[in-house]
Amino acid sequence: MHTGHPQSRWITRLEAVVDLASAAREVISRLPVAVKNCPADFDLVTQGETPTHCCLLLDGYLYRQKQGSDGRRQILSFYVPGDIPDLHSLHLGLMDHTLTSAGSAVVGFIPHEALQQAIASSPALNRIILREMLTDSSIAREWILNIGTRQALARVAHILCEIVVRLQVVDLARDMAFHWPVSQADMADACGISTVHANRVIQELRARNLVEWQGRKVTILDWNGLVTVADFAPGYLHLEHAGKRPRSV
Amino acid sequence: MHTGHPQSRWITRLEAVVDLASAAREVISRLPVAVKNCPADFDLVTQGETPTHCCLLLDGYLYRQKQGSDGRRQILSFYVPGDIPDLHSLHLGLMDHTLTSAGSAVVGFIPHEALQQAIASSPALNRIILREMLTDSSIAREWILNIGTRQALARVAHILCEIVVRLQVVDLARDMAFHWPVSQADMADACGISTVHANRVIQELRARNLVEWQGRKVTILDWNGLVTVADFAPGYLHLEHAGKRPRSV
DNA sequence: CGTAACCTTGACGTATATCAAGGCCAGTGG
DNA sequence: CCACTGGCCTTGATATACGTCAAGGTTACG
Repeated sequence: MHTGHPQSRWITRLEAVVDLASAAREVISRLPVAVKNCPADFDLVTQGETPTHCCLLLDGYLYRQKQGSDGRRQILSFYVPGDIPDLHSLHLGLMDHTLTSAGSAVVGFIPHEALQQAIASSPALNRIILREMLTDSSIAREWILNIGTRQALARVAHILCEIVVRLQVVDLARDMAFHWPVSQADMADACGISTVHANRVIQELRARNLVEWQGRKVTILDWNGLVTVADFAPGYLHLEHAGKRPRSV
Repeated sequence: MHTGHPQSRWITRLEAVVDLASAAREVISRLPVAVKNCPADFDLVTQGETPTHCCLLLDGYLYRQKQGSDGRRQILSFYVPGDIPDLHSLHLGLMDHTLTSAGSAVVGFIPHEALQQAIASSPALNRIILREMLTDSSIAREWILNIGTRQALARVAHILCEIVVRLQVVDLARDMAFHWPVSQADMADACGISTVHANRVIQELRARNLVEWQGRKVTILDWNGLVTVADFAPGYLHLEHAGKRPRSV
């Protein structure tokens, strides 16, 4: 699946978001990264733990989840290759949620210590990491808006829009098609709706010729239509630096 | 309303959350703070702006809000005295949401430049600020769980629990009573429910003798009962350092 | 070829939205 | 001091998006 230098995916992503000084690129590529293959539905970090490393996602998808005491699960965000979903563990000891793989994934583990040192030695890297953490929290805010104000159809559409744009940054959604090993039940938990309703909503998206969704492959058939249904505005992703935008179909 | 050194409120709060080195306390108390009174419903920072200062809330409440294109408003979080809701503006230029006062408030403006310098000169302050930003994003994640998985009654109860705990950190909720200038319509927009339903839910909380809510004053009558209804677990607030916990009634 | 995970469908129930009206209170102007 | 006003809360009637239950169908995989 993923070949070559493990941090190259992260660098690709960063170059789309920030002006990556070659010095910072140096520092990043010298980080020790232990690559590991994860099976599907594997918990990389669990709520209540105190991690000692960060996870750089190299291939596949991860998601954050959190459960209330009644057992209902909420998915809090998805991650695409190039993301480091648990940067916050550098500063907040206890994990307040669980990080899980959606489908099988390839993850690079970077020890906190090494990352801390790299950050201390490179103000540019420090700024980059801050931006990454803050963008993550901006995405969480949009997720609140999504669940709090939009109907189920728009919620599902919105998540699809977000994923496509984020995948395009790392060039994983050519022709608006992408691998998506996330079940309808997972989508339901991400949107705060029931599995049955998620299914009906997805069928509606298909019926409107907005998306094709077969097995684990999703294709956006009508980007503008989907954006309209989703009420999607990509500003919250803070990609302004790159100017990379999804291509219309 | 608020008297004395403007940053003393922040220091009070920080002492409840981190082990505040006296050096950091020094740095903080030397920050230039321009104090300003805000009327109710005043937008301190608006979506799309590029702020040049941060807002230290000294008295009253602020909240973040964001609107979809259909005009439906979502409140993303509330802030209590001692909070700095827009620390992220130090690193993300464009505001992706609006910051508004709930009731009249007293705010101290700190120029980005001064704050950046202080952070650069004090690694302790740097860690503190990071913790503050990351706690904010942990709160956002719990907000997602709240809206995504819980029924309206629990949603409202949960927000009340969170506010009480956060107020107690700065000693503003003695005897489980606090000033709460947030209308039922605002609560509705915070919970992702309609105003009418918010009203009915609040009446239900009253009927169960969990809270008293008259005008702009809220009193928790049965903390344990409210926590149960809300499915509230304060870990996500990351107050572990203080050991400050709400007193039961 | 069997089994389990996942998707799909229908019938029915309910939490919550919407609409519309009325009530209460605080502040304002005469 | 009283009528007036606007904001907020309250209430009832009705509508609907979505949940739940239960069963059957499909697909992937060993």
